[in-house]
Amino acid sequence: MNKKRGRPPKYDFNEALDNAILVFWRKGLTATSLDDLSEAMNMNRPSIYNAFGDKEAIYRKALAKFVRQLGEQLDAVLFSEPDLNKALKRFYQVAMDTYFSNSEVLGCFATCTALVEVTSSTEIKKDFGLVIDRIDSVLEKRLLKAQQEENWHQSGSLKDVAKLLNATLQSVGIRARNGASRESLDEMCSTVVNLLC
Amino acid sequence: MNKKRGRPPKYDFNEALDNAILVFWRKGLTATSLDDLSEAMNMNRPSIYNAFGDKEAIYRKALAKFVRQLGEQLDAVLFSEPDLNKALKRFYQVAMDTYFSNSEVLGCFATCTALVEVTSSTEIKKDFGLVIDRIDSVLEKRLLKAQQEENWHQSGSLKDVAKLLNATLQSVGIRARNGASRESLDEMCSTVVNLLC
DNA sequence: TTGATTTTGTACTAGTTCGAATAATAATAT
DNA sequence: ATATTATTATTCGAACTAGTACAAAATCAA
Repeated sequence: MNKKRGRPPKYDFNEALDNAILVFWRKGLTATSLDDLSEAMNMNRPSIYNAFGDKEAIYRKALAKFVRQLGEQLDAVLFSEPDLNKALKRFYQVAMDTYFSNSEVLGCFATCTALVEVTSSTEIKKDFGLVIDRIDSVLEKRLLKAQQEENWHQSGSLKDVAKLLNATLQSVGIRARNGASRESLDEMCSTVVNLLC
Repeated sequence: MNKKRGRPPKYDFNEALDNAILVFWRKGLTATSLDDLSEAMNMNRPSIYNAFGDKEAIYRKALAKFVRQLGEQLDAVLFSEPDLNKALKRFYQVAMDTYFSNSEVLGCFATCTALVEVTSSTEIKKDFGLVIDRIDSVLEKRLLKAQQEENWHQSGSLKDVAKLLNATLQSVGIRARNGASRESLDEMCSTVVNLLC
């Protein structure tokens, strides 16, 4: 089954999902209506329902794609630069490129929109928990690498230093959405990184 | 005018507002219906509307009260302890007392529910901006005091170190809502504080 | 008591919500 | 050419939404 049969779809699945991301990113899950999505995705409601499921399912797919895309970039940039200080600074730059990418600055999609839903949906809670863990652990890995290769060492546990770096990332995502200038966030990130290495 | 005239209200204004806080804290602004509020506040819709205004007005009053209450506690604890390290650790403890205070752990009311609304309401955006600034500046003040009185000094600018401490606070509020244990957050805060002083 | 004042509850509106059922359309497989 | 199948658009509906209008009820002041 699932061979190329029947009427081919007018819409492009990935493009529609990208458009859904934009809407959810701005308004969040609850405030986004199916009509909003229908318009943005260039699909009518039944088609959306058929292809993606209900509103929460669309949101979760959108969140997953956002996280995967940004996550891959963050992973890559962390390990492409041998110097820890530089790698971390570029890490934040890559994140901010995304946070500031829209005409209206929207900050971090995950932190800014998933958090409020976490008490109502255990699925979204799990999703968001995985996001946190993913960033924590890749940062910890990078710190471990630095400790082994570069004689860098730190008093606190690597896990907690990683959490501190993640906290900074979260805060950048928050402050960006609330109107902080990119320069002020650049400076904040630099200070944190220089403080640690 | 406004003398004691007419039928006295059945409800208590402050008590009703406290109950509104609880509802908004859990569900956020958009997902909370007036019926939810009506039930929680023990007022019927017309009375709510009369006493508080529309839904956003209720939310903003709730947020303001939450921020005022927690803010006063945070200010106090920061300056009641002469040792910076201890003061900061108590600072986070006070915040976590609030974040973990409900039977269902809800994290930070402001960060977890206001952020998503910021793109739709300039008023809430301003409100939330003031929250960030308030914490930034009280922390900066405390650091300045430490620098003057305790020979504590730091490489980065005080403003940015304060932002780092605020980022940690935000992250605690986020992680708490998402199910992190209090012990793990205790440890994270301790590491950050010990790293800085 | 009388009148003023405020809250309360019922009922209503006008709009929106999500989801589903139905039917029409179009492309492919045989 | 015909049957099959997937996608499309139309339409519906039951439930919910925020907000308001109005009259009854309750209390105070004079």
